[in-house]
Amino acid sequence: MNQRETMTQFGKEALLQANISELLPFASLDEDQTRKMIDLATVHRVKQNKTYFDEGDRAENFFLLIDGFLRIVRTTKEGDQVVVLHIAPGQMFGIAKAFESVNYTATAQAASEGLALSWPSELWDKFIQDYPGFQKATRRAVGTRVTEMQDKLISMATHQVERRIAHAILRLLEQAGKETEDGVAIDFPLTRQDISEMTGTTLHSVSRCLSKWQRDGLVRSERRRVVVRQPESLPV
Amino acid sequence: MNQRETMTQFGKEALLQANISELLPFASLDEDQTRKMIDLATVHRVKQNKTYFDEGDRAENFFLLIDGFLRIVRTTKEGDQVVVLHIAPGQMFGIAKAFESVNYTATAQAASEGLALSWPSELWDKFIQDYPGFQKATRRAVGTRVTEMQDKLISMATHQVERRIAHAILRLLEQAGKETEDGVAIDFPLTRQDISEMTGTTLHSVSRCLSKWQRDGLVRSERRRVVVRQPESLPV
DNA sequence: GCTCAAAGTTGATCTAACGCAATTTTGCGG
DNA sequence: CCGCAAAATTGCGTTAGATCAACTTTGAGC
Repeated sequence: MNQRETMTQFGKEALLQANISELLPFASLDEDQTRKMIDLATVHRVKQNKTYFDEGDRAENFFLLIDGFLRIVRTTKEGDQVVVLHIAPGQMFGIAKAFESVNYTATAQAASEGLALSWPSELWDKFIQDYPGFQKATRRAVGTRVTEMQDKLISMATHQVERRIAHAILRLLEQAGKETEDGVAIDFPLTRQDISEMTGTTLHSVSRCLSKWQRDGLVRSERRRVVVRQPESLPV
Repeated sequence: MNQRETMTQFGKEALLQANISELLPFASLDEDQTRKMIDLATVHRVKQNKTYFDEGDRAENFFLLIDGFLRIVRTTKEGDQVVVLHIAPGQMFGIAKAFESVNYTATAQAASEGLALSWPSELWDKFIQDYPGFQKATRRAVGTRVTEMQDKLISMATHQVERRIAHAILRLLEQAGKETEDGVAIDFPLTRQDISEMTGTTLHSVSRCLSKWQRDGLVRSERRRVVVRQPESLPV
């Protein structure tokens, strides 16, 4: 199901050269410590729409996303998918250990082809002890996510579809915005269906909404791609 | 705004006698340790609809609810209230420290008159070091809440009003269900408005829904009170 | 026991957005 | 380069549920 690869010497070097330490969620490690961490890691390359792990899987590892974007998804018995949140490079995910949970409670699905490091869950507590800042970083990550989920909840409870879509897109811009000559683009493939699963609506409503915004010159939307020209003008 | 009282000797004794250690979210403390913890605590008695703390307040303390129920509420600029979750006796709340957060991100409002202990946030890390199980307990608490919020999110995204209300009520039954000769009652005052704020709907819809269920004999609902006779028959 | 505000009910519109359907566009794989 | 499935658009009828409004019930406080 996952395309896991044991790390090669080549991979290690490449990662080190790519200044991976800047991506580590806890700064101030010397070169030795960084190397030690990476030695313990496994590399995962995951193609678009494939998963890093699935809801219910035994939580054997925790992850750090290096490149690409992913969505954390939960599926109902009825088969409806709901995108709970998105993860950007530099963020940890699959941190079931932070919740004393034995299994993953959601699926991590690649929004775009991606690269992640993982470590065995057994190392979690060791990392907290050995690396100053790791604890703080994970706490902050959890906090951010809780807030994010609360915001989403509030948005769903009080706003109507258009504003919910606007909110979702603005959040994606923050996490994955990339300047282009045309405006700020969301830096991974994103379908109308994806957006509908983030906002609890239908792809039809999303399509209508984007069409309208395009008519008004607020966005430029193509197949699997959204570029925002006037973020300020989106309905709050 | 809050009715804080410095702990009196009487209060301490009363709490100890009330087997408070069973309520502490981390078991296996001997009597000495328990006493030491309680010595450091402040008691808060809060009347119905008053708050333990407000969104945005500096997070100076973390809390343990001893008695009563409370709701964690967030308010939008427009003034809409959304109930994010409910807290039952024995649960901690205001645990901003677990999120490396300086301020509380939501308001803790007493659903029924209640009693809580609090400790200065500075003690958080000390507790984690000194009391085995505290760390685990907080992690589990955070995990439970994240799951709970996800469930709510999914419910809001995919179900329609009737099922959302049913879900909300079933969750309250788990947390605050009390057997009566009439069925299982929710053990604190709960208005139609409260339920609508939990489910992102209007008090009118909630009223209509409860009326219907009452006609069908599923519930018994009075002013500020809901008793469920056939939990299994509520729409999933 | 009376008053009044808070809580709840219930009917009558009205509308946002869903569901359905038909059609077009896009770009990957052969 | 073609064929085809995935993605997107758009119109139309329907409806869940919000909104508006009138009214009733409840119980706490004077």
